[in-house]
Amino acid sequence: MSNEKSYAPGRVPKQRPGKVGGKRAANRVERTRAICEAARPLFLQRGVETVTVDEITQAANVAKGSFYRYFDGKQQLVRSLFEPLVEEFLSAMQRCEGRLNAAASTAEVFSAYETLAGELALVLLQSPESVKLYLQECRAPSEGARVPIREFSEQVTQAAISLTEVAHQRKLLRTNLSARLTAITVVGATENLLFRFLDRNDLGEPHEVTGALVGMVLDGIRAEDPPAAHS
Amino acid sequence: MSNEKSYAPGRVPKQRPGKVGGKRAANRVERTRAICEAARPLFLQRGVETVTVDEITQAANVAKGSFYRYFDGKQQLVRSLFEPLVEEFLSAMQRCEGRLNAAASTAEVFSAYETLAGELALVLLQSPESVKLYLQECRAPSEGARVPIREFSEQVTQAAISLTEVAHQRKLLRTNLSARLTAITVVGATENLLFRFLDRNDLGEPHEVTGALVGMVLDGIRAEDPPAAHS
DNA sequence: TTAAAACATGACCGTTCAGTCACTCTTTTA
DNA sequence: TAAAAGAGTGACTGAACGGTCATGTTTTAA
Repeated sequence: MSNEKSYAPGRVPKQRPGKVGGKRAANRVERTRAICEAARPLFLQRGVETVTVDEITQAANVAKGSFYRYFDGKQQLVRSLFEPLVEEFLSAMQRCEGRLNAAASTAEVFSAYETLAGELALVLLQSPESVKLYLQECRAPSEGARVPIREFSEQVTQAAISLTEVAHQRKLLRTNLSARLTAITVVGATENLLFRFLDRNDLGEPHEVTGALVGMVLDGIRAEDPPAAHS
Repeated sequence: MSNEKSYAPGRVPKQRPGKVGGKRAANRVERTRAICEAARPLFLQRGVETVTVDEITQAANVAKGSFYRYFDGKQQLVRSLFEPLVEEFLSAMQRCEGRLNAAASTAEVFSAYETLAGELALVLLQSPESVKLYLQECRAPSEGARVPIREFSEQVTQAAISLTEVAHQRKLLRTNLSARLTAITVVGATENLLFRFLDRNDLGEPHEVTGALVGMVLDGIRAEDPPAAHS
């Protein structure tokens, strides 16, 4: 639950990085942030691969040499850009998995899923543009600057499978599908709903989308108890 | 149900295109095909935007000037590459919509969906690499060479919504969601299942995936009749 | 048969890009 | 405070790219 919103630079000097609160460290954080936040809208509008380093540095009001001081290249920038989102997402998933493993009743299982939904919604609200960028690029080939995004996508799938396996082992799923296929189905539906929602500024009504998501997941796991008793 | 598998060139001469079975026409079809089929594996491996015209022409054993004789540029190549797939997909969807509108019983509605599933499976088996490429690039920004892919994606969504609306108006859906959100959910799940399946050569068992897809759709529309009586 | 159109080729051109570097200024650390 | 490391800059370089074109060949259509 840490409030770390800063982007880590890809390169950090070895000999004199400066004290943690000093001018160098603060400046490094600020420049990294400026570059990352200048790059993101360009990536969203034109795609990661087509945006050049020159464009990014111009948009960030930073010289080209400074970019290469903090990053090896575009791939490392992409990795730094997504690092906070990846951390928050994976930690939320891991917390949910912990709660699921500790759950004694079906109600606690439902509660764990609901808590996860709330935490993921928070992540979405905090960084909708990064989420949009992820959805836009997450099926890219594993070559070039988008490698970190594709890696993140695999982690999303794996984490979803892990969570689904808990429900699967507890016979909570209505479907007779494997946990893997169930997870891939749910992730695909969720990601497409999110993408279409984020892609149209006019299609408001976020509650309708969240309702669709929660309904879909809960609909698939009403095997034993009716979901009446959850906190 | 025509067997047109040929890729149309983007540019066709006005004054002397040659007779339909003549040398020029045949040569034009052949060169267009060579370029398209050389480009596809490159697009799959490295992404549409990063592949250069030089690479494509080298892979196709064609001079650069010849490429620009048949295509304005990469975007037109992409359009020609996907045109057969788009045609087959949309025609199958339209046939299904016609059958749905003519359906007198719920059993006929189910039958229409089943026929569609079979036809789409055939499309997938005929051109799995183009489908994979579509899934890989279908969320690209509407700029550059991938514009036709994004357009196709919107058509897929719209066609799915149209089909879902029929089931929605007939009160065949178990869900209380709008037809739009239902369609986006189903398309997202389907596309992700297909992509993960096509992306891993080892994950065999196509019947498991198809079973997941059919089960998911039919599971969502068992409102009135039990789906016993369908041809 | 013949003139015009289409075709094929790859050298060529202007532009753009990633990455480097010399130079200057700032910060750290001892 | 002084020396060394870090930081900022933008010009520069070499490679690569999209697109064109001059040249020569093949096909069409009359």
